[in-house]
Amino acid sequence: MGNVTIKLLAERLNVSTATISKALCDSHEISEQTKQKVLELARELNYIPNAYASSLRRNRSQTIAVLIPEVADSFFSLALNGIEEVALQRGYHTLIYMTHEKLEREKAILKELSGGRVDGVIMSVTAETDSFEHIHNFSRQLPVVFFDRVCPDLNTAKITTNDFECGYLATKHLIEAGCRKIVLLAVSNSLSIMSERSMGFNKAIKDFDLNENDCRIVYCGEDAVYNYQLIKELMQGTNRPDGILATVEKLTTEIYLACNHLSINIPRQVKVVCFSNQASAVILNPSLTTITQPAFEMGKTAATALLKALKNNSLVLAEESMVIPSALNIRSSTSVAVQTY
Amino acid sequence: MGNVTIKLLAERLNVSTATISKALCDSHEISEQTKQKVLELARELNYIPNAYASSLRRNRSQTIAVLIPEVADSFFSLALNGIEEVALQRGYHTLIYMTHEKLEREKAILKELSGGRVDGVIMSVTAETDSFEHIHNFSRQLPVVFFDRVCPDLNTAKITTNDFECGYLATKHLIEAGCRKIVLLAVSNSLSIMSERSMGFNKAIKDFDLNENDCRIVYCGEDAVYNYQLIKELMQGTNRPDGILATVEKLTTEIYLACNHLSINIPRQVKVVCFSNQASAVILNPSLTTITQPAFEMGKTAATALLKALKNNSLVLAEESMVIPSALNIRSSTSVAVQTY
DNA sequence: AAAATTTACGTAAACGATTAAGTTAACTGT
DNA sequence: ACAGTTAACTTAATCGTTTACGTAAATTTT
Repeated sequence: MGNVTIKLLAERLNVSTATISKALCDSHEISEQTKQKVLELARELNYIPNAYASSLRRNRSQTIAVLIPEVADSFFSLALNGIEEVALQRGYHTLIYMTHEKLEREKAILKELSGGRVDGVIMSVTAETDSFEHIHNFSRQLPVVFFDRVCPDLNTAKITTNDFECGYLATKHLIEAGCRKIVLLAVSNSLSIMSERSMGFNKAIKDFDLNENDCRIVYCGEDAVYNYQLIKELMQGTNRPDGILATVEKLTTEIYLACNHLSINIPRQVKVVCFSNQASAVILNPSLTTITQPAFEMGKTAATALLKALKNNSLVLAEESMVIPSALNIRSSTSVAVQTY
Repeated sequence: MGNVTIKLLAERLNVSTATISKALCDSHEISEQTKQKVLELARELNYIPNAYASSLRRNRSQTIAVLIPEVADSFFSLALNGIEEVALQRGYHTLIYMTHEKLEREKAILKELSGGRVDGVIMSVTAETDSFEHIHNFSRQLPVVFFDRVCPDLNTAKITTNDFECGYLATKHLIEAGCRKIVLLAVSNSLSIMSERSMGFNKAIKDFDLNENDCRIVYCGEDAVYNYQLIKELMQGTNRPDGILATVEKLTTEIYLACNHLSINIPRQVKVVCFSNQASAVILNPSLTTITQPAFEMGKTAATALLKALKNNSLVLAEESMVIPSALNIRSSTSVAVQTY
């Protein structure tokens, strides 16, 4: 559609395309006069640089990719928000890919991206990701920053939260609230965050001398109905827990529904803590005690680290790793005295 | 870093780059033998096409952009999910931009995108968008599909839900539950969805002969604290409403908190309906009556419409417009008999 | 068997921007 | 005044693919 290019500007002003190009990026080789003229004409004709021509030539796409398991989760939504904010502000574009917890998707996406479509990647691995060769290979070509769910044996920036401590703290909180039979609900045994949280959980169980047979880890799945059944069975079993520590936000609904259906009172009969960033935690009945992760901050930090590396043309940026602490928000779902709100 | 390109493949096989290129896209001009050889070598050397070279040459980026106000909202999250699903499946990439309800951002992003970075755009306008010239101009260059918040006077595909009816239905439901003083909480007076919902609201008020002075529209803002105060004042005012219809999900928290703080019982003293896709609606206290929009479906439909247009090189695709109905989920926040769950 | 067509390639010019290297002309210092 | 420098450009190659067009051999047609 006869787009206005650098060539057209050059013809109109009787200069070379080189001059236009340099004028547009404010090169010192160009006089102020010509710069003015170029800028003016560019504005007049509404010149917009062709991103692909530029990317091809400079081998820089000004684009980053974000790989997350899903977006229908407050944590990832907020993190994406943080990432996009920093990226846009620095003139970068953000490609979004959802792996839906499928390792195959992760592999396929990374492979395609290594063609040069992006300058770098920010990712949180899938729950299935138990081998890391594909990520290793990829990271030799392009900078990768991990957030939350990291790839352990890779020497790059990892933006995480204090999962171990939170696992410990949440468990300790449950114990101090009187729980003796605590179940940790997990979703994967390969995820870094899961093992961290579990280790914190286990340590608390030991430190406080709880019966290790009463305190176990139960693995949930991706399907809400399945999880609902699982939790119901758990709560109907012979050794019913009096404390639940859920490691993913989406289990909240299933826990509340299951307990409600079985007429098990939270927090009287079972106390609940959830790793969750849901705004609605505060208006649940009872309001939910949560570990809230600094999702937005983590996203911003990850993006900042990546863009810094891009600026410096460096691949490895392990020193940019950061642990941003989460917060334990104590609410009614773990209160000792019975109350509704 | 010495990437493997078509040129390299050509040298290795002693053919021209044209042959490689054609072989890779399975052209009939190339013999099966050579195709095999090319494919094999490509796999062996892990050839990945350079997206930008291809985009530049073909003037096609295989990329779409999604402009949404925010992602920390169940509706937009789910819609994005649907869009990305369709896009990925068809080999398209998805750029995400959040406007944060700022018209200026919307303008700036669209301007940059018109440089050719994407083949088309799927968007939901900001709450500030009250003039549409920038969108008009843009849509002359690239295909645009709207979802949810549409640009009224533009002849293109619009994927919406039955906002008018839902406004009517929700209001009717409140009236039938006994409400006589209903307030609609809005966030903008320019948004298509808001006017649709308000019109439905107003029609129901008229149809059922409610006092129009007792039933009004109150405009909320972007700030949660401000909204909380606003709702508290509303509930403390002389003419306290006995029914609230909230048009955006995020107001739920403020409504519940305000009522809780003022010890106003939902649903006994005030009944609440919310346009919301939050999964937690069902576990709130009381569980929340919602209008849930078919967010994921809308996203998928919007993406499908756009990709269809891209295939046909068409700009206008008004005939792809679609209205996918929302559902009214009646729960305890509007029940006549008092109950907690 | 000559002409026409098809098959299977190769040549080279794009796409639009960037940039190393070259070219003037003007200016600087001694 | 003359070598050396600087300012302000231009030329042309380049990024990696795609594709219109050219071509030679093989095949088919008549």
